[in-house]
Amino acid sequence: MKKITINDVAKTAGVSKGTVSAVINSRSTVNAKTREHILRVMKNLNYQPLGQARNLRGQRIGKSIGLIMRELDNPFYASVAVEIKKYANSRDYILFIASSESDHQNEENIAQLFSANNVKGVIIAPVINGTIEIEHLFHLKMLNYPFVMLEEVQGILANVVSINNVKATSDAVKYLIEIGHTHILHFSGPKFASHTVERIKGFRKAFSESHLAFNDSLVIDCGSHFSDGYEKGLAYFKSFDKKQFPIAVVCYNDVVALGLMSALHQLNITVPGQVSIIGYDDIEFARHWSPALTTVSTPYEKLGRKAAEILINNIESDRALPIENIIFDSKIIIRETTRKVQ
Amino acid sequence: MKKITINDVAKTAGVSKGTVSAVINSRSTVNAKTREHILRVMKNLNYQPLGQARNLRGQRIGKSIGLIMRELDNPFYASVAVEIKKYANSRDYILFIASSESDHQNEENIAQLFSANNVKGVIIAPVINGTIEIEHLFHLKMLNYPFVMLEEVQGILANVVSINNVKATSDAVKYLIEIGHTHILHFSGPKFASHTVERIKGFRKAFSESHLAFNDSLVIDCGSHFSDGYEKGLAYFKSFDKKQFPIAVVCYNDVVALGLMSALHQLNITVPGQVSIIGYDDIEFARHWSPALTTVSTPYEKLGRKAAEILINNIESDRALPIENIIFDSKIIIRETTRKVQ
DNA sequence: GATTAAATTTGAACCGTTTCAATTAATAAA
DNA sequence: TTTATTAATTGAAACGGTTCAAATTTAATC
Repeated sequence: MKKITINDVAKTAGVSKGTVSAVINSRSTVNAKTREHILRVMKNLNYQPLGQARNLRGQRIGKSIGLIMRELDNPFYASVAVEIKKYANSRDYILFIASSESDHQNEENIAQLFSANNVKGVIIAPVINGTIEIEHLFHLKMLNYPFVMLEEVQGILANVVSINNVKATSDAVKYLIEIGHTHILHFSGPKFASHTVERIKGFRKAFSESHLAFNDSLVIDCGSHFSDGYEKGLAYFKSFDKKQFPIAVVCYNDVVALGLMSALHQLNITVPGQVSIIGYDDIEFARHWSPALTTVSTPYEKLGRKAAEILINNIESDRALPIENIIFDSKIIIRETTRKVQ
Repeated sequence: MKKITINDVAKTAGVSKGTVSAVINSRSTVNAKTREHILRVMKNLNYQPLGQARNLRGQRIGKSIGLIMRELDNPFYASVAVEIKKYANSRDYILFIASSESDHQNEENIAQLFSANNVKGVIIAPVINGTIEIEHLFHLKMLNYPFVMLEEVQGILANVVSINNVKATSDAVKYLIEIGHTHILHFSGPKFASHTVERIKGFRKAFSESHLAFNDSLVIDCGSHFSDGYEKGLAYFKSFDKKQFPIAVVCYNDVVALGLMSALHQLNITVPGQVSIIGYDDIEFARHWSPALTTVSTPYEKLGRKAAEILINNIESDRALPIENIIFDSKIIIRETTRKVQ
């Protein structure tokens, strides 16, 4: 079925397309009777004006930027998204959000769709799996399409605004060592995210810089959701030898930590009595949970703001701006889920 | 500064625009040396191909739909969004999400931006304030632009997929009455949302259908965030006469309920000992909180799925489909924050 | 060097609208 | 009835790309 165009409407209605266009744009110069007639024809033909063509000539439509998240329900990036939106709005841009579902092909399709549809630039939380695919990023570069990444990607020089996962995780572990812990685990995040990789790296780093011996079994594959923390926690501690307490767990993020706590509660294991826990993100619930969660606070406001700022500056600049690579530090917020040992 | 077009690039590079186009589209027919040269010129001129124009001719680019939320951090709509996305993806559509910030003008701008930028249709959580503005919705109708609303709007006949807030809230109150409560409050939601209005209506309805007398002071303006529940809860119960317990509170949503519980905890008021609490949404945290929250479970999966289904069916239909108005029922999940009185 | 095949490049037509000067129709004034 | 105004409508020229048959170059073969 061929697409109905303004020409079909004009022909059917027996008028010129200029007049149809005037109706579409609610211009007052068209006679009431003519307008009604054309409107009726439009309805009958189920005519849908093609937005792209409408814009082509008179380009005075609002500005927008895009954000590609890996998943919609990641609390950290949700907070970042809110900040990006705020800043974008303050500069008169609308933010469109899409999710790649941690899939490379999706990320590419979305980026293309954005660039092909008048979205002026894009902020990407890149999917990173074994086979790093960055062709589409090179393609964006070729098109001089402005973009900023929220995590570094090996092999491409582009704007990056990120957080120092390695240092923060390492600091968390060192803090646990300081207060006397010797048995420390890491419940790690979803594969395909550099945050996961970097936090594991930071975890190991702390060991290598202290007297503790690292061991692969100290890193438990977990995920990023409450249910991940809950289930992996249940599985891990169900038949755990209580003699091994106290133990400490550095979690990938806060919801995992809360899920883990929920599992421990069910197993009658006390926090921080037997298990100390540290989260990551400092989500709102972290401080209200009981016991209140010790966690790593990430500067998501700064992160989102800066990413949006760099992007929009690039969009509005006539010439190419120098590439930026900005890393924000996080800091530990000590609350009630960690305690001094011995 | 005039926008650089493909013509400028072609002229500067001394080739035809067909060749430049071939480079932009990574076609292999162009000689390596020529490609390099054109690429260099593109970079120098900071040329950005205009997506809209690219699509106009060869329209084989992916399909997308839009979602306009009122706020990015509303947990209920966030869940709905995830479902919409899932369904959309299953039919090969990408979902773009934007937030109106409960502002009419934004809602209008975003809808326009979507329709003008090749997004095939839109799902709207409409902003509803005193001066209902629906001109832009009529405009969408005139353009035969497919859209579905997640809440009913007075004055316009359009596809609606929603939940039965009135009945659910009324049921919640009746349940409280059944288990012996006589002093029941409502912490109500953000203005400008029909959910708020409808839940208040349902709250009143339960009174009028029972022996209890309604009183305006039973409805406390609250909001939709944890901090709203916390602050309003603190303010309300700080100097509350303990003789008036037991009391029950029907909250606008779960996070408000959790915020309220947090405040009560701080005031040493017990739940459900002195105060019974009912939330709305059944977010993941509701069942894991302690005590676990009694709440109204909303069928957000069905809601999101159905809205997306209707939208995409409309998009892919040659003719106009009949307008649908679907209301899903919610049901109460009884957990630990409500108790029998006397 | 001539011929043929393969690789590149060109340029005009086209995509579906908007725009706006020019034309035509309708109405008012003389 | 003419003429001057005003209201409506027309239609051709953009808009910034893509397409693809035809023309031109380059390379390969004899």
